[in-house]
Amino acid sequence: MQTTTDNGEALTARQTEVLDVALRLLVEGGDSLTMTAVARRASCSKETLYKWFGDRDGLLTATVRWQASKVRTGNYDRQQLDAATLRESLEGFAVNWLSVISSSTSIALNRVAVSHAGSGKSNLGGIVLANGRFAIGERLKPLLEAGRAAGLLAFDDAEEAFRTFFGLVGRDVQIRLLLGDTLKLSPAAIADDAKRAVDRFFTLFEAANRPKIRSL
Amino acid sequence: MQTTTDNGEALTARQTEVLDVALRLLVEGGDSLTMTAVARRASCSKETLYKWFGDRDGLLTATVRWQASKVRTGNYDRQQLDAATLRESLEGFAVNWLSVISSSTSIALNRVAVSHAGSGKSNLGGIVLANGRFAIGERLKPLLEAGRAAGLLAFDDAEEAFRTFFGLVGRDVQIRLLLGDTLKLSPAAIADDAKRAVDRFFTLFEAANRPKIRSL
DNA sequence: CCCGAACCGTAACGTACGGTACGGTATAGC
DNA sequence: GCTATACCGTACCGTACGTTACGGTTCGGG
Repeated sequence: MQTTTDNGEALTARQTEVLDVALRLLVEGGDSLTMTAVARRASCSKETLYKWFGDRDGLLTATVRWQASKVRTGNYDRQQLDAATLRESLEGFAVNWLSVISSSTSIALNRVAVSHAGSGKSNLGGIVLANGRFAIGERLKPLLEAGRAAGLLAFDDAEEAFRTFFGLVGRDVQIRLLLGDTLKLSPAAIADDAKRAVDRFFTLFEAANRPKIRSL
Repeated sequence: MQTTTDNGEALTARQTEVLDVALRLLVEGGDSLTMTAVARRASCSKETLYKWFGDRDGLLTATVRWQASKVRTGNYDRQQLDAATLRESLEGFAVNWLSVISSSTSIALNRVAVSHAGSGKSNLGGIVLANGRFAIGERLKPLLEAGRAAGLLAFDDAEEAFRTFFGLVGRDVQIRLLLGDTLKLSPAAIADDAKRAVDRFFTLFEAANRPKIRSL
């Protein structure tokens, strides 16, 4: 079996098995991912690890890409869009995003990526950004623009509107979790937060609420 | 000379000198802060470092606290509050917060704190949270409540309102910077962003805009 | 059946760094 | 002047971990 990612790499089933072990170690505690630990837990030799991934950074990079390839979801391209489906889609995005950033996997991955971004070596931060913040932006902006085309939303710059949506949804959640705050987000709480965020987004960007010319 | 912090520790001038060196090393690159490097750059012996700070974690903790003690600012307690001064104060908070989180010092500190939060050891994440996210919350909430008391703002929960403000101001800035995105925030851009964030906050929470009872 | 490729397990190497020890120097108190 | 304290500089120790090397096993192709 071959699992192909969008990076031109082809991963065998055995290799993805190893990467899942690496992922699990990452979640268990940032620095518990040692080459020896991965080899032992995956029942493979270190020689094989180095053959497949080059060095520790290569393994880390492959692990991050592997996780990214797992959470990638299809783009939304709706044919007809009314207020209800737009709202529903936005809430879907918000729920999904909150679920992702509050998952232990995402937290662990972001932590290691943040650490590496400080050390300059490799580019884990860039990979995480590309598959997180920027990926969701590229998927959401077409929806926002469709909403504008349908006369439901009003904004000048889709990027700007998206960043505001991002802030309304995420608020302080990600930084608190990354810094170790024990913040429990139940599915119900996530649903509530998502709904409230979308409400506020509509308050700010609903076409009817577009700020009128102030004079008169 | 003695610089006292609110932690009961008293730091001599020489000690703060050492901590500034540690801070500089932290900014230069996450893992370049080794005990040997600090000792050499600060022209002090490692023995002294261990005597003063116990171990590496102690030095790191002292460094984080030291930086925190430098950025701490007074609380706002206004006597009379009108719409203009409220807006001005909120913009001040926003500008200050954006300036802090986009500073290289804050980025470096948050990176090391995030790393340590993953490893369980020490409590750098908690310290950074207490002096960042939570400190600003405690300073801002009285202002929001004063705004509500003055009939300028409408919200049920000050914490909730603050978290929304936090999201509107910070958006994706902090996570992007932590992950290594080269995001330049000029003072002018910060001022613009702050103003826009406060505008949106007022759109959401201005007393006149409070959602009326839907029935009728 | 034989060969080579791929892989496992383990041992070994090199190094970087946290932590300790120690000799040398200055300064303060007596 | 004398001793104690605090400190600098450097050498040293132990360890953890990345990386390499190697012997043994399995398996597919000729």
